[in-house]
Amino acid sequence: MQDYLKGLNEPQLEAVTHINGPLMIVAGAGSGKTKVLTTRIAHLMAHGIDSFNILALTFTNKAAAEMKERVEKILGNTEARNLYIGTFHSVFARLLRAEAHRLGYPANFTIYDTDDSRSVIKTVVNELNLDDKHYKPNIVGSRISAAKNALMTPAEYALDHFIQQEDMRANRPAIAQIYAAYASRCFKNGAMDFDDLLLKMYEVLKHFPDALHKYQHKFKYIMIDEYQDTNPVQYQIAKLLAAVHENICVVGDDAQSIYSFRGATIENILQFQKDYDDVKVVKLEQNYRSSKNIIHVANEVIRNNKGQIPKNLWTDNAEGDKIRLVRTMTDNDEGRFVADTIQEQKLRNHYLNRDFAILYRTNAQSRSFEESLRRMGIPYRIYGGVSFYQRKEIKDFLAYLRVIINTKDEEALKRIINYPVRGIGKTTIEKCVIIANEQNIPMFDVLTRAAEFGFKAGTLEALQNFVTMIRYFQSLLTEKNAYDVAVQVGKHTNIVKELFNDKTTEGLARYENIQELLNSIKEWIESPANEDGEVGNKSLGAYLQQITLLTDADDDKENSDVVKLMTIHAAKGLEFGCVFVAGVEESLFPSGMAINTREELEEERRLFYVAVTRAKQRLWLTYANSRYRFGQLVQNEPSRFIDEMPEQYIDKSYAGGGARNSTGFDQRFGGFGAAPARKAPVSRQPSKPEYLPPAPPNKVVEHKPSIDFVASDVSALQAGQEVEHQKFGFGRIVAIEGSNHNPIATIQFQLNGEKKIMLNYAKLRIVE
DNA sequence: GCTCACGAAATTTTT
DNA sequence: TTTCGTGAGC
Repeated sequence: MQDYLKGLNEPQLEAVTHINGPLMIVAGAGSGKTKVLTTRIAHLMAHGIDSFNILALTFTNKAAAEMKERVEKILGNTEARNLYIGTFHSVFARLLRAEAHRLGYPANFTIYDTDDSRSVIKTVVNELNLDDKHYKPNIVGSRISAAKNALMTPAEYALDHFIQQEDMRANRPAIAQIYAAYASRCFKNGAMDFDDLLLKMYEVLKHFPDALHKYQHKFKYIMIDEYQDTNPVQYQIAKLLAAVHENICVVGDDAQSIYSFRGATIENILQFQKDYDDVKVVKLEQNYRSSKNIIHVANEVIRNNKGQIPKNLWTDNAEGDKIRLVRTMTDNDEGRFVADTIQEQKLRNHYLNRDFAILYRTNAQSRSFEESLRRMGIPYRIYGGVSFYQRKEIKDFLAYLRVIINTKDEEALKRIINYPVRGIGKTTIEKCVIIANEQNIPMFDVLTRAAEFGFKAGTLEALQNFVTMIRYFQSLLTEKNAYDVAVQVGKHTNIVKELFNDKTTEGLARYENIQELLNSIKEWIESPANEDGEVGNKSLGAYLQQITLLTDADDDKENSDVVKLMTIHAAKGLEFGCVFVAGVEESLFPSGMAINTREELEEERRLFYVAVTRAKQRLWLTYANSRYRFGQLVQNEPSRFIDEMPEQYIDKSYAGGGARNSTGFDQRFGGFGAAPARKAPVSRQPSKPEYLPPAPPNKVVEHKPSIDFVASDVSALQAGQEVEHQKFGFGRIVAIEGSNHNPIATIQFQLNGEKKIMLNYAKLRIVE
């Protein structure tokens, strides 16, 4: 047996060694799904399948990167770089660069993120003389998105009886019209939104048999991760691509389907067996992640859902602690409880910051945790706020690059035409837009031909100067790389200088962000492969396309020792030693927006299932009697999901109803009936995604070495190992750097923070 | 064309 | 409570 097959359990082995024909892997939470996927890819290659013929699709860049890395590790060579591993969006964006011309798009089409897309909708709504208060971009946008994900064209949308009735009932009859206008505007701008990356890929395959043939024979082996989250477009694409060879392997867990609001249909996984003859089904039911108590609770709660794929998740792990249910008076008390408990657990059970995650239903809940953690000096990072690339100054700067690459990109053009100020005012811009619409030409062409349209001399000059500048940047493209062009943009437009001279705090931050952006472009240029593995294409166009598909979860500083705060959605696929699920209250979790139908409620329950199964050893569920929402105090009942958990796995001693004790809990957290403790008005710091407490002073918290302290041989020391230092105490290796002769370990000590230790001199005892 | 002040809306989840 | 957009005024 090959080495890489060792250590797989029986169903895992079965899945990995199935080579030809359709395969469905039902992978319970924590059942080694990624291991199976990556090992299977390695196995395919070991059996002579060319890496160029394998396609693996995921939902997040992170999952894709991890997969690629692990395959590379198993194989021990660079063959893995030829694999097509990436998110649906990034892989299709890459293919569309080569194919979009068939549909009339430029190869350098722009990718609109949600903000861009909403902004186009707003423009279009106004141009149609509709009220954008009533036709809110978000509402309209999600209708359009749903239509696209269901493969519905504007014409079909307008003719669909059910849809039209829905829109009439909501008093928004013009959405069909807006959809049509939006689609043609995006096309005119040479731009695709996120949904288009899927939809246009589908159209290419559907309408161009030679393209379909090409990719069917290129991707002889297809794997799809998180199949329960695929939507109809993704489903159809997969079906088309797999039609010839039928070597399609899907992996998923119907119990973790949590993206129906984004068009995902759980039916795809439930029906997979009917789509192909002779589907092999493998169930991975052994959980390697969590304690017995956690698994039991998760199983019991999810049982309340109907129509699942039958499965029995079990574990050999220890029974573990009971799940702790905690009730507090207010959301602030909830924050304080969590921060206190983290501190206590760190001391008592030797956890590091990074072993903790605080999970919540909505991003807005992060505030109370931020405040308490900061007050306790516990470093944390919030995932899923505004991504770096969505910040205004970054988007403004990128807009230049976008226009240089694609002058038809009107969204970008409007951002920069008068930034920095160059005397092209609102009136002029409006006039340009109107002319562009009348003549049906791109707005940039109005600028280049400004002389024809009777602008005043001063305005005309300003417009022409702008065009000249853009043309100059474009002329650099042939000989300069993306970074050099970006630097020129920063210089020539005066953006960098202007921000540099702005000495306010925000100005300083903006300046730093631009510098960071430039650095990241440079880094990208120098990296061997792009995110999705496209080697060699370092053009500015390629850079822009992949940048739009990045989220802030992707630039993960995996090694930093911080508590992680994120929504449950963002936590899918991750695991932590200790998990707090916060705000387990009716109307918050399950969300008040999602309790109107059985389907919605079941999705909330699956979300709860996902939350619970993130925990390895310890799990807390917290809820507050009252919390601030819209600045108003509201009272919530405990979540119905709490009632669905069997008592025997729950420790309710902090939940109010049970025996109360003398731990001081009541005083600290308000207990029953106490007036909601309004905290003294703390000067509110701007919410930053990351907080690192000031470096601890050089004062060392004394550590008494263990009685059996013997220095270990540290020559094979690796990141992740736990060690004891005679003076600094217990800690975990973060990284080993330095040369072979003089290795330096970065160690995160529990009591003394992060230190760099020279291994040639220090005496360390390896604990694990 | 920019700044300030006021009022209204916001909170479900995201590639 | 905070953020965002609008409109008046400079």
